[in-house]
Amino acid sequence: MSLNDRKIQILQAIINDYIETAEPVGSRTIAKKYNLGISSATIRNEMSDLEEMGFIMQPHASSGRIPSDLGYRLYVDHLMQKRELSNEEERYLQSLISRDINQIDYLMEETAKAISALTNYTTFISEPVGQRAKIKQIRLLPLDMVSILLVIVTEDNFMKNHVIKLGVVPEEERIFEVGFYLNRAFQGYALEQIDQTVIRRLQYELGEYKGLLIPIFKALEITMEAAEKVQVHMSGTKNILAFPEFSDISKAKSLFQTLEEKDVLVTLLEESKSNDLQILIGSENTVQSMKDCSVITATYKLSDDTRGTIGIVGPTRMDYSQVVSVLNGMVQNIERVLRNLTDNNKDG
Amino acid sequence: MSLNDRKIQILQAIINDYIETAEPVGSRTIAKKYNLGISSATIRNEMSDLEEMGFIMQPHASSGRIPSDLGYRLYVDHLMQKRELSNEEERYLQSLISRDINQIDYLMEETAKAISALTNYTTFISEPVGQRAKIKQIRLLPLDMVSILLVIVTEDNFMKNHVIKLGVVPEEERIFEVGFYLNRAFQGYALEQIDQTVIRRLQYELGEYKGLLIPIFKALEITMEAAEKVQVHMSGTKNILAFPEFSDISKAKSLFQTLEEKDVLVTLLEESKSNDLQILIGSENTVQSMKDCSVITATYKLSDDTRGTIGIVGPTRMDYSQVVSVLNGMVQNIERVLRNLTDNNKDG
DNA sequence: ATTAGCACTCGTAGCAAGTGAGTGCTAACA
DNA sequence: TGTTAGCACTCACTTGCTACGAGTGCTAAT
Repeated sequence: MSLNDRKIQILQAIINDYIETAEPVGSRTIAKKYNLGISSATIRNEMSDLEEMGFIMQPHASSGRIPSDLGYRLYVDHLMQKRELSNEEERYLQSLISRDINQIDYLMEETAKAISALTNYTTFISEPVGQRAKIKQIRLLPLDMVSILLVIVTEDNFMKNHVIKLGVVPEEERIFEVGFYLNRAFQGYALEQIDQTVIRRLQYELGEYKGLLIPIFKALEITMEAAEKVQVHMSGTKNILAFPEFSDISKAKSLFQTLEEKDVLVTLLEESKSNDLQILIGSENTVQSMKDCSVITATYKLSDDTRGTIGIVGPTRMDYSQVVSVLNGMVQNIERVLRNLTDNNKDG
Repeated sequence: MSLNDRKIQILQAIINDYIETAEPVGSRTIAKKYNLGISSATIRNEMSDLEEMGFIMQPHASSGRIPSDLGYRLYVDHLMQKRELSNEEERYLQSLISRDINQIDYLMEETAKAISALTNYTTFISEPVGQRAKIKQIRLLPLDMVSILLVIVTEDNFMKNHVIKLGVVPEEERIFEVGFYLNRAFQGYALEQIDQTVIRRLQYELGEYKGLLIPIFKALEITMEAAEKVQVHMSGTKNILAFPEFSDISKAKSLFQTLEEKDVLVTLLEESKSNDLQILIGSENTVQSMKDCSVITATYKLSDDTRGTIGIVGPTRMDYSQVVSVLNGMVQNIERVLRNLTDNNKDG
């Protein structure tokens, strides 16, 4: 029993129809709707074979067939054809590009919204995270009567400000001077590289201001941690409720629960970071509540090791072809916008 | 026909029972469960009166009664007794206080999570926003070979950094010098207060660096806009699905839709900012998809005009008493943590 | 004023019959 | 030998019916 052309045509018909209608597909439907030039009886025989091979299955004894995870896998790997973006979709993407986006988190938010609006699936996206952060600038500024401002910038332009409260604030000139020393000492180093020798030298050079080192190291820690923390944005969770496969509230609820746990999403996105495009179908997912879903992820790159990932969750009966084309378009889009953005303006 | 003591007892019984069970309450249930010393027939007569007065209603002809929005209103305004927080709840709040929280958004996130975990209702919370922002500090720092860093801090310590790309970066000393001029010129002013005279003087003083003024004004605009933008955090949306009143998926969906639109939430929170505690029951809500819900909001204050709001959405059959006590506890908590936080460290 | 009793209402659970979409099998056909 | 028509069978789903029970409103007795 081999997977001949006709079987593949039939499988394709079943998958297309099922993606569209969410109803089990019978032999007669295929005979009528898809002109394969064979009768429903023949289709029945072929379907019986396809079922034996594991590509389709029956939800109950006398019903039509639905694709199995294996069937979708075959479809995704070999049958699915690349779809071009429709005019409407193209316009949507364009409108996003042309708008004046000047902040990463805003870009992420808008991208997630656009994708979930286009596809009707739940979308989540992680901000680009690069290699282990090195210090590019560390500066002190006067702030007010009781505190000074510490600005820390990493090599990849992630930055964070910290207010350091002091009993007595030195005069402006002294603040800048101390800041200058600090910058000389820290510039170019990762936090781990700063050893006792450096610290001792600093303590000496700072003199009466060496007490500053404690809050400064704390601020550095916080900054570096934040620089390496993956931020996730999500949109379109409500769409889940529109799919008949989640009309069972308890199923919907457990998926919602999972989506509310950012850790799970971060892990999911991080794991797929090495692939440009990854499709996990039903049981291929490791998270229990997603065993009935498919997850498609696409990775965008800012540089070779600065990457982020977009993910989409939907029922296994998902319009894979559409999602893949939208994701591809969006990756290009996001890479372009990000390249502009990081060249001009980046803050965290 | 007056609202005598007995009627009130019966109404209270109906509301308590309905909040607990979500089932219409019959006269016999009340007679058995709540020892009011009267028979079910008497209760029936009183219920008939209560219905006529509009405090309760029947979902269909021969069923028990459920409270109407008016009934809940009476309950909330006059009958509900303040509940003390349970030990468990107290512990939850304490655990939040004691943890080392150093960022506003993290505090918001955690607070929302805690409240939704304690109450099982969906929680959203807005970050504290103060009066129209004045500039406290505006400074320039060297960043790298092609850009300098502009740091803007408002009076209430909201801050934002901007990268300004230049063809040729001046030497460090000149950057600080120009920054000094800028700071002198802008300090203490709101963006609107800066008029042509000031700008002309600046152009003169900056000399060859007057081209900087364009990106600086753009950065100022972005910063001030962001300073005044209300950030909303949300948690526990999934809980909605657990309530029988949302077992109708389409209802749940429309509520989800609303909750995904931040604008609506912001408006809602902003509108209730002037009240310490506000309860909107069912039809009292202006948003259509919330006409079946109750929304309770509590406002926390950092200073007289720096405020934020916590909101809770649930079915009208909500445990008002619990929610109010949790919110009260949380407002105190959040005010304490925020006071510490803004004294020591604040960034945006 | 209160209550016991009773007829009445109405949503819901359970059951039986009918319907239709779909299958598998067999025998005839090209 | 592959294809197809025909047929019996399966099974979810709908419809209509009945029985049940929780609950009400009304009336008459206390």
